[in-house]
Amino acid sequence: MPSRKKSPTIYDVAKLSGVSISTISRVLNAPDMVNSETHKHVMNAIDQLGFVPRAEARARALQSTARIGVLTPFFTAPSFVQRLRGVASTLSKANYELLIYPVDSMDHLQGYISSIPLMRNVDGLIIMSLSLESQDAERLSNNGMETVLIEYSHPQLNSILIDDEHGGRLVAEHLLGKGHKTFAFLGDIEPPERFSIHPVKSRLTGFKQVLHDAGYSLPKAYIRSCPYMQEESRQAALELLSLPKPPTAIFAASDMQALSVMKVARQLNVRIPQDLAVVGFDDIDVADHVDLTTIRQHLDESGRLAAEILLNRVADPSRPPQQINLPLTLIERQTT
Amino acid sequence: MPSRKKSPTIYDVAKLSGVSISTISRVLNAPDMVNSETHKHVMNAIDQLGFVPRAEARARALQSTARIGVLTPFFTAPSFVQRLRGVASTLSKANYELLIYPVDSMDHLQGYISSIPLMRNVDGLIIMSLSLESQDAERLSNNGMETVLIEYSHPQLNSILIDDEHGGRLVAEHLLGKGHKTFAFLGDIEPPERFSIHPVKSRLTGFKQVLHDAGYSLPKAYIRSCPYMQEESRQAALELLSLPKPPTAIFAASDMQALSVMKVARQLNVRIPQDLAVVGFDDIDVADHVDLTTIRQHLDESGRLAAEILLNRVADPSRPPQQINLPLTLIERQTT
DNA sequence: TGCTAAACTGAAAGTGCTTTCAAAAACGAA
DNA sequence: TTCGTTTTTGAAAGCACTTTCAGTTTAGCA
Repeated sequence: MPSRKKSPTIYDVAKLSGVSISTISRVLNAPDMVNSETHKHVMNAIDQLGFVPRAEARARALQSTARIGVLTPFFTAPSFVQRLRGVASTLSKANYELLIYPVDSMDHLQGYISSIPLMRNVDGLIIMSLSLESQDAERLSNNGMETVLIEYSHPQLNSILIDDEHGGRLVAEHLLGKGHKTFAFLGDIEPPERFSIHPVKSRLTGFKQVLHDAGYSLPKAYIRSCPYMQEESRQAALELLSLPKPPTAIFAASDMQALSVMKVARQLNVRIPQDLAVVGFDDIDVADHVDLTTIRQHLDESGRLAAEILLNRVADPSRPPQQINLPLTLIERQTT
Repeated sequence: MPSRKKSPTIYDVAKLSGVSISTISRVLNAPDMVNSETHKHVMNAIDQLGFVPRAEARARALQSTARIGVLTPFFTAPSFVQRLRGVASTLSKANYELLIYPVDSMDHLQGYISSIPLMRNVDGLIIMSLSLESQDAERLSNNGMETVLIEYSHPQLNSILIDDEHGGRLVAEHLLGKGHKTFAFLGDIEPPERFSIHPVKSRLTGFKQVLHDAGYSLPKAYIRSCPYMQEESRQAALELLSLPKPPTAIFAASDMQALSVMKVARQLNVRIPQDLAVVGFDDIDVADHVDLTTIRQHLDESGRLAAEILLNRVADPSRPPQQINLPLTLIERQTT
């Protein structure tokens, strides 16, 4: 029968070992301030009772939680997960806990933003690919909540950015180099871009610009805007490939969407790369598996970096906010 | 200039509104116990100060945290992430926070297991695909820490299982139906299976059994054990396809490994499915994208279910532990 | 042996909230 | 108006730790 006895507190240990609670606390938090005999005694009592300090209580007394929160949209998408992976590894090394706040809607985000900083249930916040109202950003900053933004920036907060336009340019140059003449673009550039910013427009801008400079155009019909979801991406890809004069190269604004393009191509018996070149963006794990040419944005690294910056700031809040720009590289594989 | 003033406490609100802290607390937690005039007053003060109760303090007084922890290995692998997605969606609906504990090693796991239940920093625990020492499981149970195990079971804890042998059988039957005669298996069946259990052996057992019953054998050389990592999987796939008499069908114990097989096949100009059939296991998101035939194990659903069971148990700890078995289905796509 | 400095320990205050208990206020009916 | 209810409210006791401060031991040395 599980003896649902409530777990022992520092008082129980104190009583058992015949010293005061402060000594117990010291044994745990500053072992060299206590006599080694006493130390041994106390440790015995601790072991005997199976005592472990209660986290919430400790956090309250300590005024710190050793916990970092991450706000992320589409907890579902591989690119976010890979970032998260970077964050997780750094945090776990530093013995911080990782709290995930999945954001499904603008309201959701608002709710989190307004309560988290004040609840003080985390020491710092990483906000991934979410656009932030200026006043919210200021609130975070004013409340002294250390924050790192990824793929978005605000003068008062740390941020990690990538040069999406440059990414678009890289793709165009690569495709041009391969001798392509008809291009298409597929990505989520719907006006509001909703709460989640996937800075797709900039990728398109860079792409278009280089194409334009080289004397090629990218007519409206060859730019398909569609949400990230699989269904929509496929539909868009299908329409692109059914054009009277189909493109010979498609730049998809994310690797997952590139996969959708590839799937449709397969169904249509369009050979890749012979009949159609496909380039993605992100370089998620599977990109390598399926030999997709793509723009590498060091997702893991960006997460790691974000966590490191945050931890530094938590340790020393006086540092000025940093704005970091991560380089982008084109990884050529078999789809171009 | 950010006025780094510490955020207001319940005492500040009390002072401003001229009532006692208990009244403030009541306004927040039991509004109908307080006069509507007072209520209005207090709310004004709260708004004016921008007061929000501090989470840790609340948790301490309330003896509950509204927070669920998830222990997961390979935070990296898509299959785990998809489970997590299910967990996250349920939790977020129920207003629970999600704490992730990435497990990289046996020590890591031990550390978590021994401190979490006693720290009481979560109300419940979901343990994914990790093997648990019997004494640890009992400790969790004895300490009254509500726990749901996924892909592992213990009589005193809730668990969600899948019938891996059956999955293996499904694959064999499917392949047999397609007329294949030479089979191979690729998966991580190294003896200790390390701390993370990916119950690959059972999949192999079921697979072998059906093959055997049908009069086919699966010689040692056609069973390649390799860790989950991409490099190793590719190497193994390469060796399999370089056998004097290469298999015409490969069953990979996970979708990601199946992708590795497909990649190698591509490099070797082995056509899929004409020259080689590939079947995976998991049905992760990308499986659909790359048209991989695989065994669907409802990853999202398993996560959702785990979270639901956990929440129920947290609400009513007297319920007996549940053991749930999730069905498996073969999803036929283009690789067979 | 006596003195001082160093090492150790305990009492108590602080952390920010919930909740119980009892007192005060308000209300109604007689 | 007065007494008995019912509704509101405040004081204070948790909750389980950390940490400061002051007091007590101990050790070292003359």
